Amino acid sequence: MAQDTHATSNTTSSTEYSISQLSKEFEVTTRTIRHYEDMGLLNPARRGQTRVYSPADRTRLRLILRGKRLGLSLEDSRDIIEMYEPGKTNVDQLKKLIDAIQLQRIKLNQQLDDISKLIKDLNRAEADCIEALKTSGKSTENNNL
Amino acid sequence: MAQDTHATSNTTSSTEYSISQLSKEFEVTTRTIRHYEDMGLLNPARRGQTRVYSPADRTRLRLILRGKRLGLSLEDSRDIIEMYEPGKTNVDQLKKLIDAIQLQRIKLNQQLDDISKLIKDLNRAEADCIEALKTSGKSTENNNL
DNA sequence: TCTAACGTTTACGTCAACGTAATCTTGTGA
DNA sequence: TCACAAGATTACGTTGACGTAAACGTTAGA
Repeated sequence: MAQDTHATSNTTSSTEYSISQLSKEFEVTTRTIRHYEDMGLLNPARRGQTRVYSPADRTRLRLILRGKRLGLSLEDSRDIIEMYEPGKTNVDQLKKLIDAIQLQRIKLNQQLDDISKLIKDLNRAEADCIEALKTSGKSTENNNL
Repeated sequence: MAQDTHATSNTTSSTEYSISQLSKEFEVTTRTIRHYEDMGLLNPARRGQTRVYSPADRTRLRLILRGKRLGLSLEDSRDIIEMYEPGKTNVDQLKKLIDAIQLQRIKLNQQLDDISKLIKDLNRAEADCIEALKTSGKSTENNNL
């Protein structure tokens, strides 16, 4: 990590991140990160008007992007992330939360099932390909358009 | 399956499906199914101008919806589905296909990893909830906002 | 015969998730 | 001092994946 040729002087400690740092680390645009804030998924501190991201903010971003890879909407991700927060210590809220967690788990299990099936399909497809390659090595009679 | 109170006379054999049959079975609108056709993911036969879906078409639709649950774009799904088709028996095509299959497998493994992490997170969140519930049962001093 | 249920095409509308300017402020090294 | 890189705000544009409405053709049962 000795890249300081023209670096933006690391005034800040290692427990904060600028928007461009996160942008590079997670390979998303700054616009995207700001968009997540607009949608209420992030809420970084400010130094003047500049956004200052904490490790917790960074974690949230990681979770958002994980959710994205899983095909969740930003709203879904926001809901899930809020499950981790110990803010609302109300009995009713907690019970609702547990229900929501159950629901998410069901969806995830469905997804696991989908993926394992897809992987099996891919394995079969690959096997077919390899078989076809062998065959085409021995004869060229398989060139039916 | 004895629902024939006002049925659309089953003239057709059980190896074909109308668009509304598929629509009901998979709980999507007919518009959606036609949209998949517009995007080149389906290509049903026609009787006159009416679409007639084969079991193979039905399978493709199932695959499309599975891909959708996994967060794939229609284009991705189309690519994957084409992997299963033994149409293009060309050596170069086959090699490309195997590479593509590898790529997909990598993405799926990533997704598996994401999901297992998410499930662990949810488990922890749930445990925290339950713990909080116990605590709040013994004292009400936890109602901080 | 006629209408109700299904089917078709065509085309504009919508919503989420950003992309893409344009314009402005601020800190920093040459 | 001054240019420039990074950050900010505002606002319109775009893309994918359908929704929704209009307008029309076909077929079967009352």
